[in-house]
Amino acid sequence: MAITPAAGSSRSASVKDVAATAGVSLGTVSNVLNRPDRVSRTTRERVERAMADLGFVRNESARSLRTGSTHSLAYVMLDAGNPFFTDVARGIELAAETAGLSLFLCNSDGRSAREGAHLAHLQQQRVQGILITPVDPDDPQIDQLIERGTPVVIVDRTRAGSSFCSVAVDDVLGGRLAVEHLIDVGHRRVAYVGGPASIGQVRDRGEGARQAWAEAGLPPEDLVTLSCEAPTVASGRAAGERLVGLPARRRPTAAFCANDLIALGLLQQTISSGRTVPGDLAIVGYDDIEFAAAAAVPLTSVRQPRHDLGRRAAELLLDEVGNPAHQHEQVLFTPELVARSSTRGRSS
Amino acid sequence: MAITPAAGSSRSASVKDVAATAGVSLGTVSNVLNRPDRVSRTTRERVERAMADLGFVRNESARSLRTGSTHSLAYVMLDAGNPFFTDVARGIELAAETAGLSLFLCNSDGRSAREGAHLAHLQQQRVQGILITPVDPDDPQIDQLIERGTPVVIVDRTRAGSSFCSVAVDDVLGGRLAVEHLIDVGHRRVAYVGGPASIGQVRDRGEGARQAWAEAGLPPEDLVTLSCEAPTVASGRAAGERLVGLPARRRPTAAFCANDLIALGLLQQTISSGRTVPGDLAIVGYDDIEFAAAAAVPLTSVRQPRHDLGRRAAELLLDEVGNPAHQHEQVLFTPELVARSSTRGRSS
DNA sequence: GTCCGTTCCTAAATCGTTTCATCGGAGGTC
DNA sequence: GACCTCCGATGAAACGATTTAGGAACGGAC
Repeated sequence: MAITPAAGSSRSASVKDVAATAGVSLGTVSNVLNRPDRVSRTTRERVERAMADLGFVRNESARSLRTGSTHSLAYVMLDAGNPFFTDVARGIELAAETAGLSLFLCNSDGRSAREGAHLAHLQQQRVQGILITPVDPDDPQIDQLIERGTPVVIVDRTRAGSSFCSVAVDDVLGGRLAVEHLIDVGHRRVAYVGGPASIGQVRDRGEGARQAWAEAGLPPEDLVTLSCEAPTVASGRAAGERLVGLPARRRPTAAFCANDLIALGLLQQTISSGRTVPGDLAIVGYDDIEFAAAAAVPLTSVRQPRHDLGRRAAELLLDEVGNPAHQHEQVLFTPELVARSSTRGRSS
Repeated sequence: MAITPAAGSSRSASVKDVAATAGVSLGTVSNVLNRPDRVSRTTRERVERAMADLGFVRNESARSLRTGSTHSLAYVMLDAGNPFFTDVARGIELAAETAGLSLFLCNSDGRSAREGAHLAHLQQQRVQGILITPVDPDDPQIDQLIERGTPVVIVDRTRAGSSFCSVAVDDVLGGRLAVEHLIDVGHRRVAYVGGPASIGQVRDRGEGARQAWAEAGLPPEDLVTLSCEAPTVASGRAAGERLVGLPARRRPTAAFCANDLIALGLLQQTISSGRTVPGDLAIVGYDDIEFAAAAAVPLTSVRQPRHDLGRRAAELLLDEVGNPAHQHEQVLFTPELVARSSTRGRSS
């Protein structure tokens, strides 16, 4: 039996300790760990016994220092509080799990500084690759990561230069779908409630909205843009208050929101101030998160294939990590409008 | 200037390369990194210049191998798709950021196997400490972590033995509050819609419900328990269908759901099947996530201080990591009922 | 009895960083 | 001018795993 105490010792057991306990050399222990077929059954069992007795846990730092490769990926999320991104993350997780890598989730919370800190740390950790929904896809730190050898895949954004892969959904088209739908059901004065213009998705969806508006031959001044501080439920409520403040003549009869969180906030404020949806205000959201269908008035929304978005992104990253002949690819998914009561009528 | 190419070289620059480029010794580079005040200004600048030119990135594996300590914590979440846990995570993040540690989020998704894999990997990574909302707090793997020297704090659960810290909310009390409220507003036949009984929170909330019911002197058979496969929106919808299937005489007039996701699903199914809330069915949720207030009918819910829960848990972990005189502590927060339209009447 | 081929194991070098004992030189003191 | 002190910089020795070249033991064939 083992001589060393089984657990609770001040320093955790190393291969050396295991070797000593099992009465074999270091290399043999390593072989048991990495190439068990090269070790005879009796020796292997003796070593495994020693590992169990000592509570041996491989030191990943040493391992990856020597082999030069960690076994992990990371996804830097723009907003972990937004179900859209957790769904994307789930798709990524699935692919990572299948490939036997572990995935670390980091949350930048929309703040460049946090994002930068995460990226720096991940780079120091030498993760195999990074998936990121960036605050700003043009951030030079992203290029720097790639130059220094960490593969990066941009999720839910694209960029002109193609020094990396990206997976996104056509946000301009999504914006068009939303506004075309509102025009279809008869609205002629519409608000686009976006988050801060610093967010690319917000700009693109707004651009799509403008295109649809212009193509319908409607006067530009009747598509008003309200921008929020952040794409959150609270901002949506605040936007609702601003909307009410407008003189009735100029008040929009419908709102297209840059995401479902804003839309839910706007919906909540509208209803609690005694107005009706879609009677007084029709609302279209974006993302079609699970809660959109469960809202006070089920929300019309632009659906993105969020799970596939994540899965595809992870697959591209894994290819880039493992396949020397990897070609960068810019995948663009197509969004889809899901019409519900918030734009259609009273029935759910 | 630097002789070595600035970037894109096959192998990233090490301290040795920096030392050679700057014309100093290894130790000096390390001093610049770790104790800059011990290095003269001119030398320091020369070294910093070399680091910039070479695109030097510290290798965290080597660093933590040598120092024996990483600079990271991890939170293993039960369900990243549930806003309750992402809010808890946000509280943890805040505390970790303040302490200058980085936080890895892992998602067990309610599956023991995934949780185990994450824990094993984190242990190999030698993270400083682990916060976890476990699938099962009695899992021996958790004790094993502690025995082998990784501090663990249990979040949103407690356990009798106190070989670790925990931060939780009094779920039995929460269950009582919910059911007392339903009794108060006149309900005499109530359903408890729980997730799978394997989840401790589900059991405790049910226990509280039973206690309140018994204390009110109501017959036990009028508090029916419906258990779902998983605490999700989809399960809530399914539970709604089962509820409708009951004969009118035995059908509950109110439902207390083990969390808000179930409640939202139930609410959605109830309304879309043409019944009203709270007229045909009053609903109480649990967690008071942001979406509860924005639901079809604003949801009465039992609020947990989720942000504080996370923050406090992280503080306890940080104390355990840094303070040799650390005492394990079992923190219990008190939940609070937030009454809204789903149990009260028509006005919001 | 020698030679050869397996099979199984050993010993030593290595990854990149930190740390610690040491050392050279500049400047001050007697 | 000898001696001491400090400051700043040095170089070797770790940390714990993997890898590779090589060696001992053993059996079988000639």
